[in-house]
Amino acid sequence: MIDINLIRENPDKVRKGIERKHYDAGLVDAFLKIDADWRANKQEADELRAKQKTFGPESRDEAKAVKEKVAEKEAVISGLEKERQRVLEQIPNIPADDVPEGKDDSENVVLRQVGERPQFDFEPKDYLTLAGRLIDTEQAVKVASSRFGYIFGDLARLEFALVKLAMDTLEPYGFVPTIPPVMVKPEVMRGMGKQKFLEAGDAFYLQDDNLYLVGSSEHSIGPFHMDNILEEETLPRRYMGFSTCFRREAGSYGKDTKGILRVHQFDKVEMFSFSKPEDSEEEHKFLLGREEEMLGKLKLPYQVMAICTGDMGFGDYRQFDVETWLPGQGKYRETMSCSNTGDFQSRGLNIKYRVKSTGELKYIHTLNATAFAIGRMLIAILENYQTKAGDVLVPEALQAFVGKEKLSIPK
RNA sequence: GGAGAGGUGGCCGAGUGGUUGAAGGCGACAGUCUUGAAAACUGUUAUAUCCGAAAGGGUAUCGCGAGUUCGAAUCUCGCCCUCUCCGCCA
Repeated sequence: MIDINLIRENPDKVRKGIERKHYDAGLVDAFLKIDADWRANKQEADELRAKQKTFGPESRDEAKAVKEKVAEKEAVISGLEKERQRVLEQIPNIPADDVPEGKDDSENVVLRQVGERPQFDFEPKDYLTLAGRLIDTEQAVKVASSRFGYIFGDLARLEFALVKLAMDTLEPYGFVPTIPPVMVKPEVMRGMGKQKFLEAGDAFYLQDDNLYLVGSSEHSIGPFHMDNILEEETLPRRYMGFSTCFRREAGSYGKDTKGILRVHQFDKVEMFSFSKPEDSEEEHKFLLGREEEMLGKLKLPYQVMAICTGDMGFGDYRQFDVETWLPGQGKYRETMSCSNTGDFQSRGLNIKYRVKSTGELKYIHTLNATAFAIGRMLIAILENYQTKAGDVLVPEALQAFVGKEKLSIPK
């Protein structure tokens, strides 16, 4: 949630910021109008209540009259608050000044390309061909529906190897491994600034229980500290969460319909940091660094993208994506994302920290980053580690965990 | 699923209609003392919001929501959650 006071004191900055993200700047004026109305009514109600409190048992009639007026005012105020909240939730976080301008993903900026693309003296195959019976989406359609898949054998093994690699890599940096809930309450999703995700119908909703399935463990790790006050000296707090993620992929009809690149259910290891505001840009680079470190360990070629204003997330202050080279497709595809949401989420969830020197309470900054979106890493490994014979080698960094140097692929 | 108990400030815990934002304790912070620390003593110590340049002042908050009352942490109703026992169960 955006800072109310920022809109009040610096509406132009907010207008400009949300316009850069291609949202309607009229939201700011709608907010200001309701807010002014709210303040006026609030003032009157407070004065009436102060008066009401001065009455004793001897002035019942007068007290009753005042009480009725207070009740009327309160009804007005509560209506305005709901309306104001509704508008506020439509306002995205404003981007950092130096985020590249752009309308959509075509205008993201390549920051760097790292790693050698594998040179094949043959036509590289796509991952589905390579995986053979290790990936089965046909039976999955019968059992579940489209956009689901079965992953078998050594690919399943590879998944757990990737989890182990992520844990071994990240724990020394202080990331606490966690397995968070995969269902969260609606107010938690809203607090996390995920209203766009909900509105788009992208979240699976369990009506009987009034719970959403998470689209990422970000959605349940972030709120772990909701309503908490953290001590400055414990920051940054870093978590690495493993969870299954659920997404409807609404609005992606016809896109990546085959295979497991875009599915309703996948597993992911996620990094999440709670940071002091003054350190969050640095922490953001640190998380990006960990993503690059892990791709480096897997010797996978990738490029780092600065996401432009039109493509970045609703709650993001700054976003990087990492795209991994997929020889079977002949292009880089997004495998990781890395966002600094500033205090946007901590306002929505009421997460603060105590400044040691002054005792002051301030909103914390939250950051999230993919460690491994496992399905997509499987794809990247299959395509990058293929041989002329149609075999797939196991990346060196995973061999100890998988227990072999080459995948067994039943034909 | 059945039965019972309970939800008060950072934590523990008192408080059944009238300056109670809330006793007491712990913790934290500051000071005295000490070479330093500990102990002891003294003091400070909720949050949000509105008005205000500030000083300061108003209002709200004792799980959430409604109600009774001039007045509610305290009474009534609904909801949520937690705990204990029994049952079922990975």
